[in-house]
Amino acid sequence: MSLLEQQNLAKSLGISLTKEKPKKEEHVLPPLPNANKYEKIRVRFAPNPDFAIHLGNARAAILNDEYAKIYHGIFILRFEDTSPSVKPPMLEAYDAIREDLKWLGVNWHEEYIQSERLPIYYDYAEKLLEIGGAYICTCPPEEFRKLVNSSKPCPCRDLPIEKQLKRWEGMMDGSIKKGGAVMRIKTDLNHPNPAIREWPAMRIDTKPHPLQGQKYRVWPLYNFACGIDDHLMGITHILRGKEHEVNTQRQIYLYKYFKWEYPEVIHYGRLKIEGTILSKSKMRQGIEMGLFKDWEDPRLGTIAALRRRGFLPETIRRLILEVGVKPSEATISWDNIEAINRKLLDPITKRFVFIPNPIKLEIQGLTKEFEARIPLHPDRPELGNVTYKVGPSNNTIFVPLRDISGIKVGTIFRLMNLFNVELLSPSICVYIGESIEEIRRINAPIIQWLPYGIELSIVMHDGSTIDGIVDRNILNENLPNVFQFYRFGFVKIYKEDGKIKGYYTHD
RNA sequence: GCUCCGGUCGUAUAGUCCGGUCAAGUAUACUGGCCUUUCGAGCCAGUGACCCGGGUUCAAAUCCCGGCCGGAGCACCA
Repeated sequence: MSLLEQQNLAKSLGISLTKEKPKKEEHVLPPLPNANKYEKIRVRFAPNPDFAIHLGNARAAILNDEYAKIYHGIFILRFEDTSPSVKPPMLEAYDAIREDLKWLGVNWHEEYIQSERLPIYYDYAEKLLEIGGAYICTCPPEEFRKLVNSSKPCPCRDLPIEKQLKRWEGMMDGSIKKGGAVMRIKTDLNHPNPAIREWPAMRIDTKPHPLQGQKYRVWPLYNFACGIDDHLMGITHILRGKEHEVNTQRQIYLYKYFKWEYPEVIHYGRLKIEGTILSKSKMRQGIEMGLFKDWEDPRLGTIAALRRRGFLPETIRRLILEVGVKPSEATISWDNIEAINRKLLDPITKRFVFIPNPIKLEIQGLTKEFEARIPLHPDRPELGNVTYKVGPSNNTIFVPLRDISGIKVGTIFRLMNLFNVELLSPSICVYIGESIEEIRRINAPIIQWLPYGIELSIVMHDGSTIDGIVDRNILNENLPNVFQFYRFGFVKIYKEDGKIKGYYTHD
């Protein structure tokens, strides 16, 4: 049925086709709890600069950014780099993260680096020791665990405050060696969850820090630094992954001692992408083992890799908003990400012809010159065309090996935007006419071709490459940029050392 | 093992708090058709889900209980 026929049928049935369709679901975030309780909403994104951020991290950044924008609040970027030896920060990661955030359209109003704030944590640690909210524990970890698992206090817990402060001094001045002592927060020894009992807040770490060198030997642990900072920075709402649920409970003890009010917390479930690694440590490991080139490797789920492959920041934001803040786990499929990106890319990308694995094809039977006009965008004629001439004296073109090898000798096919030919041998065809209707009627293939072009190597998702030739007019475009290659897919093109290089986006 | 948290089409999500308008909406994927000198986009149609079992109720995706399944945490990591 033609469109007109469909419309007529619809009319006769009393159905209106032009009636506005249900509006596309704009994914809107649920309101923040008790938002009106606070004068100014303050949220934070607190990455560990031990690697580039990936989609899972970006989720936290975008969610917080969205809320900051909705409520005209303040977004704080806080680098949590207080573990010199277990999660050693990478110097390049600080700027890489800033760059990724900017690219994602995340604006931050304040920025802090925890490793620059150690005196603050020391100050609160001492206060806590003075009011008896914490103690310095010198028990071997094994023994301590045994005690705490059976809800018993360790011998250090009830030592007098003077003794605690003395030990603290020992941690600070070096008379207690690494591993010799740790500051613990006094909690409820009978708390049903042993993981919450008597959690550690400060430990000795002597490994040089990329920003601080060996200036400090006592470092706060996550819950202490994070808990103190969230209060000091006036955070009103914390959005964090489910893996932090017990940390939230742990930190509440801290807030009770200092008589602070704990921020509102929203825990969301983990984010996975089918078939893609989203773990910083695994990605790091893979790079060390030589499996991946760097953190921009197309096989990884880092923001840098997605950017290099041609995903748009808007795609990532839409995806994150679609997934929302549910506490259940979500496994995102590439289909969905690509569909969002394709929809955004389609109207704005120019089309070019690319011939993967080009093979020469001679055209016989030409008596005049033909000019092919290939539009830069089929739906936007105002963008113009590129033109190629084919005639008796220039009758050799390149076609994709894959397409031509699928065509049997003696069958008819069409050279896109040019004319129809019949294959005489794997490398020779003959002109037989111009009718596109004829091709449609017999459902013959239409393949792209090029009389000449420039070499281009495209890196695919699995790290492999496809070589071919591309329309040289692409050199007149601003690079890097994403294009759609006819019958091939979207590709992001870069200029590297005078040559162009491509990264496959998706089909 | 212990402590938490979850389970709606293949995937993601709406609905769950405040039971009825949900014989469950949307996107994507898939199938068919239309359009089109791209195997892209667009348009039309179709297939497809409330984990299971009890209970409460006139009425349950929504409330209660049990089971099953899944996830997270149980670091001197973040």
